[in-house]
Amino acid sequence: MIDAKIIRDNSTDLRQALVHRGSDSTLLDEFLVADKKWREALQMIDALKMKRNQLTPKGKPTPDQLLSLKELADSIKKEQEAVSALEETASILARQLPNIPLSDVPVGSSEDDNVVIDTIGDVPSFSFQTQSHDELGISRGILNFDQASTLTGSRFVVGHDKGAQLERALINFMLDVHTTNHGYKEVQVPVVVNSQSLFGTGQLPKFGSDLFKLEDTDYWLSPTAEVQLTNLFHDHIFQADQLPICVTAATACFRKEAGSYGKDVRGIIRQHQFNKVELVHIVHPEESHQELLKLRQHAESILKLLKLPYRVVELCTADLGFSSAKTFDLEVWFPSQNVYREISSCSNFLDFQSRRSMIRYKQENGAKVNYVHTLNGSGLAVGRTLAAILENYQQEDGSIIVPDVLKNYVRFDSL
RNA sequence: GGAGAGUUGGCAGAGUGGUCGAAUGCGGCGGUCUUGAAAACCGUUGUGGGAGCAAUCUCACCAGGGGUUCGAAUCCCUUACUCUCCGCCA
Repeated sequence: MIDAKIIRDNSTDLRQALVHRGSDSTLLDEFLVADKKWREALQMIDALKMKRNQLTPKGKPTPDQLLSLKELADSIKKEQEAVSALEETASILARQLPNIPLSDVPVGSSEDDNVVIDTIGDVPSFSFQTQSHDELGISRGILNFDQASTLTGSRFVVGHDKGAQLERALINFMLDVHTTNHGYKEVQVPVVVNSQSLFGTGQLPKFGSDLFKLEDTDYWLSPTAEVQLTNLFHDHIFQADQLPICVTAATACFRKEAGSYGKDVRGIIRQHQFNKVELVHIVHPEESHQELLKLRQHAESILKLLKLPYRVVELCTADLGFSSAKTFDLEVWFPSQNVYREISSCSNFLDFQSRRSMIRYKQENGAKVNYVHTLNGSGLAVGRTLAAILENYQQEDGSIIVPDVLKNYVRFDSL
């Protein structure tokens, strides 16, 4: 959520930002009108309330006073309805405005305008015909899509034997690296969250159709632990010296993937349920630019340790997520498709989420309270990591070598 | 699932429908004292919205939402959460 004052004072810049994002700027214009009306009505009703407060006696009012107070109460009641309606209108509009991209974010009109920042690791060359991860997974007996579709439906998978163990090993490995090398605090969180939490990180109100909702409740299956880890601090005021906070969690994530029919139907790249290790930073506003680079390095280190070739892409304005002001995607190499595919997304949200979720800090000297900045990134998407390992470490005989760093975690060298 | 009790500021904890944004304690901040610190003492200390260049003025907020009333932290309804007892259960 953008501060209403900032919207009012910087409407020109904002309109430009919306254009760069490819979003509709009529939303902004509607907000400005509604906001103006609301403030005018607010001043009127505040004056009425002041009058009432002044007229209200300390004890029992006289019949005369009672009469004028009753009149006043009537007009306040009537006016209040109008004010509340206007406020609601303005705030519905404000909540739908996306974050403003930072000024150094490349301007673009589609994902084709994203900028490759860095390419790391050598793409493996194979002397044989490579298989896709799902072909490998099925032939090795470690991925079973038929069972999953019987159990549940499409876009689910059952992992078996060494595949299941490797997935578990990956989770442990990632969490160990982040807690031991990068100083994260590990937390166990529910995968079911309420509407307020989803609003806090920006999934609601606009993107409810991408989420699974539990019937007859206000509960949803969380699409990413970003929601849980950030809203852990909902309505909290930190002391400045408690920042930064770095937390991580491995959770199952759930997404409807509505509108992606026909996309990535094979394999485990796009599932309704997948495991992900998430990283969240809660930081002082002045630190967030630095922190984004740190966060990205933390995510990158997993790919480096696994010796998977990848590249870093900075998203252009058009491809930026709703809540984000700046995002780096990490894309891992998939030999069978001959492309890099997203495996992590690291974003700086500035105070966009902290305003929605009321996460603040108390400044050092003064008693001033201010919004923190929040950042998050995948460190990494576990299913996609498993898929990337299958493809990049495949051998001519269809077996797969276990990456060195995982050998301490599993009791086998190949699968 | 059934019965009951709660939810008040950073925390703990008072609060007969009007003078309550709210006692008191702790914590925080400033000061006195001290070579320095501790202790003691004195003072100060919530958040959000709106108007204004500003000083400042003003409105709202006692879990969320609704209601009664001229007036609600206080009464009523409702939702969420917490606790106790019973039942069930990994």
